[in-house]
Amino acid sequence: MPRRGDHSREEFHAMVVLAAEAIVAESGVAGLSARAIAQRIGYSAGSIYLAFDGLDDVILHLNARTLDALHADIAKATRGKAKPLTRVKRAARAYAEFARQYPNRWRLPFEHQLPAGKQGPDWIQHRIQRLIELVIEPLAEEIGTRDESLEMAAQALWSGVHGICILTLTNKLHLVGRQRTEQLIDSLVTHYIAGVRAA
Amino acid sequence: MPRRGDHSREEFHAMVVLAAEAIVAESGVAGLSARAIAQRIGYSAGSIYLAFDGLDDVILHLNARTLDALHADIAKATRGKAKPLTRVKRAARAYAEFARQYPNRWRLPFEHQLPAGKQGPDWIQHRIQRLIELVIEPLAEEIGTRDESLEMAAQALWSGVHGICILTLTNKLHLVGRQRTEQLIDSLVTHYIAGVRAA
DNA sequence: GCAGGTTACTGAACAATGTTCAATAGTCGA
DNA sequence: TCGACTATTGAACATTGTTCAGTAACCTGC
Repeated sequence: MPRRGDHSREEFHAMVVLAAEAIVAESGVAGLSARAIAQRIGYSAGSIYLAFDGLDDVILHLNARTLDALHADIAKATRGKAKPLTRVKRAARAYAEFARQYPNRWRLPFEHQLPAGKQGPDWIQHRIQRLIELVIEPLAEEIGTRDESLEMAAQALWSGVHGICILTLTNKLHLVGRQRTEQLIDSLVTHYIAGVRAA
Repeated sequence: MPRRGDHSREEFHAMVVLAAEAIVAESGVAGLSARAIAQRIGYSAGSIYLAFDGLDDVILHLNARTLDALHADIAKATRGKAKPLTRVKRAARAYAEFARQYPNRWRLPFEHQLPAGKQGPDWIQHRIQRLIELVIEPLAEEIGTRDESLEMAAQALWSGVHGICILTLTNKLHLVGRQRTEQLIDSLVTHYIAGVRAA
């Protein structure tokens, strides 16, 4: 039993989220339980409820971390002075690479369902919005418009890449290995943008 | 308590799947439990395990039904003598419409995770494969090739539409209503195919 | 350094879950 | 009508999220 005051509220909060993240990474969300988290950090399950509203709340914070990490990866990939089309492709590839590397963590923000019609909090929505915005800038340069069709193009592309990631990750398309996934993504990005430019 | 022999094994099997389907439609997979199914059909929870390997097995059969219904809807939409591009668009719209109409049932085949690395059975994989094949025929007519690039185009398009459906269904893109979803899908299909044809 | 108050933390308890299986109670053959 | 058969139950087990009374470690004031 940790002594009282061993960790501040903030420290404890972070410990729980990190432990949850590790469990999800190892065993998926199915392996996540209050007792499993507690055991990992040497506390009792009840303690988690002093810092969180419940397990769903833990998952939301874990998801925020995941989306931040994803954002960092993609931002890094799109930096630099390459051609805008190249930067869009790099963003898409970075997204897929993250999904491939951390499948359990990546799926969670998109599949986790809050009970009975409850919406996720704003700070999750914002983080997803922030992701899409990463692709808007190079895409604007590429297709040369800044009206509403730009936003639609970004959303269509983003969703498309997302779909490819899900279906390849869960083996719903019968193809093999990472190379095919990248080919699909390149095909989608290249041809979609070509189509938009030609319109 | 149903009298012994009230229903044959096959009848009972179907009753369970139908009850599970109704529950998922109403309350999502979170509301699905052995006892809830049992209560709906007037049996005890234990009985389910005489006809199924477990709840996961029930879900697999429910998913098969869902995928069959989805296939029927899309097949219906792509029938007729319209231009191939139109038929591809109709297929995509039918997919989105199914997802919108039966969100809980639609999500399940793609999100349900079997325990610890187990793959879904062949008869689920086949049904998903059969879905993609629906779009291959009109797509072949449209882009005029029948080599491996055709299959890739079909997979890219399919995944893309799937992604749009997920993200709009779960409100991850901040847009409103069905119309926007259809616009996104039309944009993706139209421009992607235009890009492929131009290549 | 001690008394007493505060409170972080625990651990037992509750309801609900999937799953198993001995017991049972309907049904059928003789 | 009796006995065997078996479909079905319902209690039981482990595990889950969640709550909360109790405890024990710390701090404050003397």
